[in-house]
Amino acid sequence: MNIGDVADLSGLPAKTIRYYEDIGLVEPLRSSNGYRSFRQSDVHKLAFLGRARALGFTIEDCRSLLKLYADTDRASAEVKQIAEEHLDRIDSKIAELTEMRATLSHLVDACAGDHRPDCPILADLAMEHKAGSISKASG
Amino acid sequence: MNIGDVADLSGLPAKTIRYYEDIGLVEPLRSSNGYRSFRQSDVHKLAFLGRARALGFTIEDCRSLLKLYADTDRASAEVKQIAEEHLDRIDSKIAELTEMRATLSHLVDACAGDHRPDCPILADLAMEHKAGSISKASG
DNA sequence: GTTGACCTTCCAGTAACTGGAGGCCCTATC
DNA sequence: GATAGGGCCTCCAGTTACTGGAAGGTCAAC
Repeated sequence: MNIGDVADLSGLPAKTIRYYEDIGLVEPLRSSNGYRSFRQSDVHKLAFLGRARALGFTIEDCRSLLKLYADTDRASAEVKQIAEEHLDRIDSKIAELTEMRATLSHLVDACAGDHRPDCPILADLAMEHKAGSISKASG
Repeated sequence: MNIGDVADLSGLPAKTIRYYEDIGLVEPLRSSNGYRSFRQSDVHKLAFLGRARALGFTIEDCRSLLKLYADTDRASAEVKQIAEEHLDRIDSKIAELTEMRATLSHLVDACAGDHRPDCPILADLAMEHKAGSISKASG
């Protein structure tokens, strides 16, 4: 199977598949013409990678997960640990974004958004922030 | 004022401040010894940048915001637009992460996390995903 | 034999820094 | 005057996970 077919099957761009080979996540064979030749197992691996990446696992996580997947003697605890750490990272990120969102949406609500120059958003960014941040936004 | 003092005042690492100069966000003067010499206005700008970055604005957003901040003839609508677009990006990101979180937490809950090899997490990553994804996770 | 699609490699760029090497400047102390 | 220590300088490379593009080989069809 050539890279184009695998790209179609796995949903990953050919570029990405080549990149995954570069960093050692897959090792397709080579045809006599130099083209990569993917086996079913390669396609399977790539689909696995695509799903793991879609869940936000890092490439290094993926590498570990693939290793565990290949190891039928693995302990599920190892897999679970990776997933839980990732879950924690996601939670932190969500918390961070949610805070940003709250502040920002206050500011946006407070801004008239008209032709006049007065702008609570800029005012907030410019101010010294001695005490509580958005102060008068009553929302 | 030397870069170290400004770093302390603004909370930004000296490296970051140099970087911001590189990309033209601030233009400190230079002392005769070659050291950067920051004015109050530079410090103010850097603090502004620090807060904008903390709200997740991109560097290019920051550049635009600084420009608007400096322009007393600005329309607040321009500022608001930047903020709203950013808010949308944040919302998309939160939605994406929340979805990941949901799937992942189902999988984590379904995984025994013991010495045995059976693992719903790996099973899910490996499977063909013909229909609905997590299927039997009753949570 | 020539299109045109597909494949190859290699290089550069993305976002926003961060780390480190190699080296100058300044102050204090002996 | 020499030295130790910090702080400052520039420049280069690395981070994450790709993505775009150039230059060129391969293959099937017409």
